[in-house]
Amino acid sequence: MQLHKRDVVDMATSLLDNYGIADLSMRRLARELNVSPGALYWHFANKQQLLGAVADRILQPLGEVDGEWRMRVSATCAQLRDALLSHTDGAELVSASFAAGQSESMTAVLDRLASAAREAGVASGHAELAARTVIYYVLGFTADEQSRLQWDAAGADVEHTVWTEDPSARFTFGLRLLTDGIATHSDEPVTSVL
Amino acid sequence: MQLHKRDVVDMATSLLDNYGIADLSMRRLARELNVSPGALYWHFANKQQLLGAVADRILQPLGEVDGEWRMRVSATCAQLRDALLSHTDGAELVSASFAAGQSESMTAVLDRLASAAREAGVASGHAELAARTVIYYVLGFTADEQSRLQWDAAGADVEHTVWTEDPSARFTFGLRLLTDGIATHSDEPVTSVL
DNA sequence: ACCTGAACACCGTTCAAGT
DNA sequence: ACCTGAACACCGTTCAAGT
Repeated sequence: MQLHKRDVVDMATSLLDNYGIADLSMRRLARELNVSPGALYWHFANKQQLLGAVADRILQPLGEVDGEWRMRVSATCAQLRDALLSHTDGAELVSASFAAGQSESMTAVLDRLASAAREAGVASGHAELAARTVIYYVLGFTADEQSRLQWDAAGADVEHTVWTEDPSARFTFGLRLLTDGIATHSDEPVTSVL
Repeated sequence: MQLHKRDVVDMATSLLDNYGIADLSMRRLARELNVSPGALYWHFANKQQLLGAVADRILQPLGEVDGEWRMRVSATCAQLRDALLSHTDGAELVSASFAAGQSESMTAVLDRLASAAREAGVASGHAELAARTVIYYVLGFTADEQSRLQWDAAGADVEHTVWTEDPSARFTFGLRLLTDGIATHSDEPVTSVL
């Protein structure tokens, strides 16, 4: 039977979940699909592009949200973090794909956050930067959280400092730092910062 | 003559500057030093540790700064960005080493920023998170800036949108978002946000 | 103590040739 | 159109054996 892009991305995601990003190689993937390595290059130009497709698969659960801009930012970021934590090394993989500009879903997230920033009153020339700053935070925080989580699950007795307790609360706190900064930079007079 | 850690890090840095992180391999490094690949493993436990040493070399120009907390934050971040931009793929390499916890210099930067956050009035349980948020921003922004810069230098006519013009001003703007957020989260009453 | 040589177990990518 | 087979040019890491 023919090999379809879908099957490739499915298998890649399953390899990721079961063995992690280090074992997600083109050769291993081909072996698991019972095709030769070269076959993958008929469907994808290179590994980066394939990983971008996996990133978009991981981010499929994300959806539009509405409401006041602060709500939209925190809901979008919570969705993003949840999706990343649902797959082994999810944060690392999506970070790489975002940096390489290979994930359409991340572009969509960027647009949502930028529009929220504009609604908050940030000048449109600066709205994308504000959005990127939020994304850097979510990716950085979650990659960190996930590496500790996975180390822990792997049996290493990682130090349980203030860092490992209630990650969701810490995530929210860090995010508020950013949204408060955005509110302050509004061109409109600040109505209710606290 | 004997191989010293210093020589290895020197050569690794020169390979990085001349050919980029993709060509900085243990084997290539050994070849350039006229030793066998195995020799490197007498001096470094693995590649990650070696890259951590290169990261610390890149960050050597950073120094303590003093003054009001906002000043300390912006000076530290400016130093960091300058150091990263001084080496090919500097931001990518230092990001990876920071994530892997292999750079002592980044730990020092983290401490400096956390102490500034505490001085700003952030509760000490949250100061390190505030500091990490700032670092995620600097690393993310600079990695982005550098990849565009290097693409540009490589001859690709990258679109000159609002993104490529006056990166330093944009960097400062994003950083102010964060410092304003930190100021807002002070336990002390906000005295002068604007 | 420090290093070599050689091996082990892999990589990503290309491309003529097949069906 | 889609895939195989085989090659090209590499990787990181280990470790007995040498000096």
